[in-house]
Amino acid sequence: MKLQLEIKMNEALFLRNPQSTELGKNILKHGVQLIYKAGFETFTFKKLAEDIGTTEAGIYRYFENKHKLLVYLTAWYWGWLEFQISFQTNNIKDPTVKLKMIIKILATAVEDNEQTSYINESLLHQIIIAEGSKAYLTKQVGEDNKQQFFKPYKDLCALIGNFISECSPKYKYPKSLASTIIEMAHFQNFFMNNLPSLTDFGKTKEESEIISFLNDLVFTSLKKV
Amino acid sequence: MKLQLEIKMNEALFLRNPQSTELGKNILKHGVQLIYKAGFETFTFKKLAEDIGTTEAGIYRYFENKHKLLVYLTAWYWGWLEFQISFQTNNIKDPTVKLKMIIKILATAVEDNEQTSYINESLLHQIIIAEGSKAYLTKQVGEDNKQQFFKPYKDLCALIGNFISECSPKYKYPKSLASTIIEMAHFQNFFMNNLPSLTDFGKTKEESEIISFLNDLVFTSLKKV
DNA sequence: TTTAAATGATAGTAATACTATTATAAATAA
DNA sequence: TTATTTATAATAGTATTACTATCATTTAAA
Repeated sequence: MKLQLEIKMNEALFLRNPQSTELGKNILKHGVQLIYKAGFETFTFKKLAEDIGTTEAGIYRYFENKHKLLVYLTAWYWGWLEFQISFQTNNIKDPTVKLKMIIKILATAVEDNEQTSYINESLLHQIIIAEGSKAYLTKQVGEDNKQQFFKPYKDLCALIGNFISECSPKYKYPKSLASTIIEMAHFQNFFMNNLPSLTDFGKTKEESEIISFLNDLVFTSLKKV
Repeated sequence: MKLQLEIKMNEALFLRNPQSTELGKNILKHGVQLIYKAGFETFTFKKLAEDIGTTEAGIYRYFENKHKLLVYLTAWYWGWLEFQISFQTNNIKDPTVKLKMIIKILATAVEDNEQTSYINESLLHQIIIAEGSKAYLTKQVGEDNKQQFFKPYKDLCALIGNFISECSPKYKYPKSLASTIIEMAHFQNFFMNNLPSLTDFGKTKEESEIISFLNDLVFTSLKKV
């Protein structure tokens, strides 16, 4: 069985639904590849068009500009990740075990799953690490937030916050701790690979160490309450 | 006494030392104001030139491009912050008290100090919160790092990491915890003001709560060891 | 089979991100 | 003091980016 996972996206993120046509899917697919390869700053719709074998104007029919495409991809990623989490932690009852599992999922490079979709989740994961915060670190963050562009991210954060509260009902900062572990799962990874002296994992470059660090951070915070 | 604090900057960050001339100082001063106001993405050297009353070419004599200017400003900020920290924690012996003080300095909006320099530290602090990570979240991070552009950041991180180790010699992740509190001092502030549901401080929007959160995070992590 | 929807091809514009040149003013050294 | 370096101003010009518009053609749905 080949199940095509289609994540329902906020309609204000695109002009024409890229998941509904061939060209649209190509924009997502090659968009991920090119942003990964070139970096978001040097990525342009012109280059993407050349990659796909279409024209610049063709891309503009789907996305207003490259910022919207980035926001789209990040929203897709967080939606996909929440699905992964709910799927993989489905039968786990103990909130502590659940939280540990979530930390592991957050900090682990995903293996791509060619069947699942036209989006290479493994590359997208790398994009989120390196470019993800640029989706909200802008002057338009307020506007974008009003339009609910960051809902998937906020939903995931709320979900994790709830598990934290389940583990430790008296802990005072569940949401901030949730956003901290999400961000740090990515930042520590980026630092480990690019500015290793900012971490304690510079030599081994092992994801498992990031997981240990985050587990320590979270569970000492929760145990003492 | 009006002491002019001149932070020694990495020479590869500029073409001509902006601290050495009037125009240079104006570039820094108005640069901070304009990046703060317009955001880094919409900031251009042309607009900056208009603001100052000089020409675009004039700015290019000092900085190769706007990315270098951003990296310059972030480096300046971290250098300045390390000075602030060493100054303000000078006579404190107890590493726990020292660490608490550092967290407070990291998370507190600075009051501008008109005398100290042509750079408005208060605005710069806001810029670092909203744009700071863009200095290293690029494809050139490896190159830039080789040229030591991030040394002030890494030095500060090492300093804080050392205090962490002093507090708790057996704690396993001093550097990662240091980079975590530095980043979170800023990100939680950004979230609090722009995506409040990602934090527990959305209602009050009080810096003091971020400080409490970070203190809790750090000192529960350290105490149990 | 008609009609609509999606794409391709082409053109064009304003702004961005630079580089180059030449003139002039201000500071400094001989 | 003049000579000379150094900094700045004024102007021009280019390649690329970030779009918008138009019209013909192919593909798919009614």
